[in-house]
Amino acid sequence: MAQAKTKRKRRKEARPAELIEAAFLEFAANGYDGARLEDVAKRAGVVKGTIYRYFDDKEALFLAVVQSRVPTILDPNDTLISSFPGTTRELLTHLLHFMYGKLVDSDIRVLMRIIISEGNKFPELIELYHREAVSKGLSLLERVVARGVARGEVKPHHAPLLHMTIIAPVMMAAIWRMTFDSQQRVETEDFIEAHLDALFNAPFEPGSAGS
Amino acid sequence: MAQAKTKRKRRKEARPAELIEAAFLEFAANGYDGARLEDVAKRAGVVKGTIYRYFDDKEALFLAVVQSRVPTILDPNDTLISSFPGTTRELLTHLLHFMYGKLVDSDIRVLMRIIISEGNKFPELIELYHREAVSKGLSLLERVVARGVARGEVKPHHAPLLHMTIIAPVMMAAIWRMTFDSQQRVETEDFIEAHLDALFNAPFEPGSAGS
DNA sequence: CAACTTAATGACCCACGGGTTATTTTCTCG
DNA sequence: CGAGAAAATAACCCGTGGGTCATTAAGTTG
Repeated sequence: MAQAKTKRKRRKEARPAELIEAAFLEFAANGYDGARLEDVAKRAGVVKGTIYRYFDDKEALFLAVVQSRVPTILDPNDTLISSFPGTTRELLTHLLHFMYGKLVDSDIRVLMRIIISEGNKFPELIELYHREAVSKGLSLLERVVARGVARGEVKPHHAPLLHMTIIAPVMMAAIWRMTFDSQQRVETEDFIEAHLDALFNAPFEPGSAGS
Repeated sequence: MAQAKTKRKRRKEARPAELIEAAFLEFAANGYDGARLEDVAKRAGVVKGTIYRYFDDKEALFLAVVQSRVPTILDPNDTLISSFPGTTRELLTHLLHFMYGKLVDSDIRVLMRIIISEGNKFPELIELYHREAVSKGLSLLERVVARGVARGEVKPHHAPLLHMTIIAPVMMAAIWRMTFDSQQRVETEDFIEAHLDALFNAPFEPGSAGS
């Protein structure tokens, strides 16, 4: 606390990224309305007014934050899948481990919370996230399923939305981690185990009646 | 628009419920921070100050709202399950249809959004919702699974969290409806179809490698 | 090194909404 | 039916935080 005030520095290049990083942490912790620009500035070692040199307003900063985080989610897998040698089970095990890591155990999961919380207010946010992340992720899973069918490892007459039921437990785990984990701790490993078990070990016998 | 101002009325009994209903709609539409007490009051045909005769502050009103909506989710099923005559497949089909109706197609789903959005700020909210809804729902599903094992319709060596993977697609459908449905419409019937298909038709062949 | 550009600052403005309070109006009950 | 209670109102207070702007100082350039 001895250091009274540091010299001001001009850093035109570095500021935006630093502000986005600081804003991400504030938005993640407090939501859109709850986040104060003054706190964002303080965290970035800067003063509130400086933000407005780089971003039009709070909303612009917010969108920049979301935009900056989206790509890391999917890109690494895109190359993997096209050349994967193993079975569908091996491929999905691989993919799911990666997705749990990204969406449940990293701070990317708060992006999901932000989209759910603030999507109402920012349609462009929904559009962006759907276009850049969701649709890509879904089509990736569709390719995995189609590949499985081709290899004779997935039944050809599955429901059209099968791929959606595949990621559902990942979403659930991410949301659980952000909500009820304090009441009832669930390890990611246990989520994954149950998930793979449900997919590949067919715990439910077909039974007699139709759907 | 001709009616200038209606007579004021004293309705000690009816007010709280009316305020809670109005507040639910405002919170659902705008989130906790976004909801204005003046709008809540207007919707309830009353003035802002009146709210404070019945609730200590905004937070108290908010908690009352959540509390009022929780019970309707599960109670109807509790009796059903203990005396259900059919197969596990029939029972789950029944239950899932009910849950999709409640959590996806009714306005109860916004409760989920509220918990996800505001849970950070209100730990008591998390505690309440977990105690009254989540833990009950999960144990209900656990009973269904145990019943299935007893009847020889569910494998006895399933993963401990199997019941969580069962509701995951319901959650996903609810969240989808509130977010990306505008970009990519998905009918509830299609969600249900895929869900039951994944559960009972074992679309993924066991394959060779372990998890 | 002096003139100039502009990043950065800090003090300021003000709309907004949660909460309060004095006053009015409705109801109740002796 | 009239006096006391309490429900409802309207006007007000004020902290908060997004956004602005004149001023300062760090770079830059000739």
